[in-house]
Amino acid sequence: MPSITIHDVADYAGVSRATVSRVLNNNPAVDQALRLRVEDAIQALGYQPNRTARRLRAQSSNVIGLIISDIRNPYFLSIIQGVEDVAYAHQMSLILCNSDEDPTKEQMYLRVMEAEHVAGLIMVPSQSSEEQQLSRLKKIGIPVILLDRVADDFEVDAVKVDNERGAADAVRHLIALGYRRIATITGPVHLTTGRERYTGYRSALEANGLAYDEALVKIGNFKTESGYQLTRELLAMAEPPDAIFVSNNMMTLGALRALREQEIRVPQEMALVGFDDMPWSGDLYSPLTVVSQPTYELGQEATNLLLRRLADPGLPFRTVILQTRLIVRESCGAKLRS
Amino acid sequence: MPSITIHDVADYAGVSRATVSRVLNNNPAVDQALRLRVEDAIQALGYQPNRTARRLRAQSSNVIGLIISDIRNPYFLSIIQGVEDVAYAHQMSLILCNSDEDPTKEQMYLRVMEAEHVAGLIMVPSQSSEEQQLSRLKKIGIPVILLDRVADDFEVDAVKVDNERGAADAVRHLIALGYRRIATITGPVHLTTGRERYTGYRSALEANGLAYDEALVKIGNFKTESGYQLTRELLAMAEPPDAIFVSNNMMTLGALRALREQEIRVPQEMALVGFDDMPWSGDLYSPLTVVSQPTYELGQEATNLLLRRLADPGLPFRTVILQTRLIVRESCGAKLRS
DNA sequence: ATAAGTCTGGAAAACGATTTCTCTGAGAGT
DNA sequence: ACTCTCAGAGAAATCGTTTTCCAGACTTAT
Repeated sequence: MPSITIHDVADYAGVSRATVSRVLNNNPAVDQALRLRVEDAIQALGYQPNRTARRLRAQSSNVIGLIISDIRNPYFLSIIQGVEDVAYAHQMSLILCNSDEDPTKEQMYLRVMEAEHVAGLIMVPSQSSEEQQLSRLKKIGIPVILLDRVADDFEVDAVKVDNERGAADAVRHLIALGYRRIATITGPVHLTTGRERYTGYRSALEANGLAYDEALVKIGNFKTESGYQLTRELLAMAEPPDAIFVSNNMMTLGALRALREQEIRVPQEMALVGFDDMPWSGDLYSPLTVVSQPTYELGQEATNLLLRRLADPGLPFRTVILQTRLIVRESCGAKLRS
Repeated sequence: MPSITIHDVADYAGVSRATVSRVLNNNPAVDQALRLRVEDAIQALGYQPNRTARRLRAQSSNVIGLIISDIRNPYFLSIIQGVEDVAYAHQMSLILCNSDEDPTKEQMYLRVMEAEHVAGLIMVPSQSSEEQQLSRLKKIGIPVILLDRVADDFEVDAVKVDNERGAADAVRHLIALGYRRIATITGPVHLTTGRERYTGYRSALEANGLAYDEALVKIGNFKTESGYQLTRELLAMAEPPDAIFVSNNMMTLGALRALREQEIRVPQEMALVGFDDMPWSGDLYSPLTVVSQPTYELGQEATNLLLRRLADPGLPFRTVILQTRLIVRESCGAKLRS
């Protein structure tokens, strides 16, 4: 119960606490014989330095904060794992928070991170207008890395994916397959992900001489239910689309569900391309053609960026943009038409 | 950069640090006027008590450690959310670790938790023989709650699901539908989940007068690949089964993939019942009939158990057993046969 | 042989909060 | 009016480390 402190080790080895500390921190100015004696004592007592005390003294911790916007979304799983793996390799722990897309909760967690004196923070912001909070954190000296949803011009480190190009790839693919009436279900415009994927959709249409039709654009909230509803709306149109590009994984599931419910064959009667791959995307009712994000790498990259900044706070800010990859399965109809 | 301390607040309000501390902790022995002055100062400076210092002084923290065995498995998502929600409601933070089913990593994280002086620990053990580590943690006075994989007799608090009954429900359902040659793909015997689901399978067979056939039992490792391989083995048998009960979600995905690959129609040519529901289980190639675990509640319950123990360390140990629910979709063939 | 310089390791001051102890002053009781 | 009591607030110790400063001891050069 009363855990062993540096004091106990010092007593056991018959030296001062300072010496034990020096041994722990590999300070060369300690005699070999003493060092061994101290190390024996540490072994014998099973001593483990108290991280809290260390942190207090050092005014810095080896804890990374990670704020996710929706932990129920499997998209974040490999991201978390990417972060965790890199953090683990650098002996850092992870505090995980789930803002649940709720700005209040997010704000509260930001304060927790501050009080917790985490070394740095990786976050998927729930809303774009959090700049004041971020600048507040920056003022305290906690480095922040933004993930996934990132305005390019804001002066922080950030990691994201080339959303516009990814979306354009998907839509271009549909066009190449011969679809002409391509709808999109996209995300909220106040999130860069929603905006950029929409832009990609639109630019691909225009680059290929297809008319842009406002009626074919539905704005969802990245949740399954919204994908389901909006797909039904599209199906109810007088002149429904022949293909849908859905800009995230959960809404794609919703779309698929709506289509199946109405017994619309995918891709024969409606082609579908989604955003975000999942390990089971190929096992779905209709194996999904998707724009795949390198999620694990996103997590890794974010953590690397953070470690880099911790090592050298003076570096210029950087936004790392990773590329997506179009994975062609069956929901787009490529196999049918080729 | 130099964050505001209790000292600054004291200076600003013209009182001693002790008084500020008293205000913070709602100590009644402080004059109303002074209290207001201090609160103003706190507001004005935007002061936030340093949790590290608090933790050091109080020798206890408001951090809960959560060690998961495989973060890539969506099964843990709602568990994490359940834990997070309850923790959040009690102003506690979460340190998340992923042991990756690796005992070495797990051991290392246990040490981190110890050094981190977390208030308590919720863990999904990667192996059953960790008793020495657990008792070590218990010796230090960190309460541990075991989750999911739990030996009933071990004297810790634990939360699990009634695996045997869940498995038996599934198999009984298959039997009722008329299947007679029912195989199972189960988990490692050294995990209670694997063992108990196997027992449930076997007892359901025997209770219904069906012969138990060793050849129809395959032992996997709870990963997709293993479900895939073992299903292929079952299919390659001279006399293949007519139904398979797979004892976790990932292996069920593997099974489904193997079946689809060989163009075996589910459930017409092979019925399938899995363990663990996922939000998209109904959207798969064949909508899965599954034994659903109340994952969110598991997380909640584990956290409640932990909070309960933190509040009163003297309580007797308790194992909470939640019930599963059979969700009937199409992969078992119920709709065809009814 | 002595002075200067190098090592070693101990004592003590931080880090920021809490808590016990102590002291001051005001109010009450005689 | 004097003492006793008690409330309220400050001083100081404490939590477990790290780190600076300093004092001895030993080495080396003159």
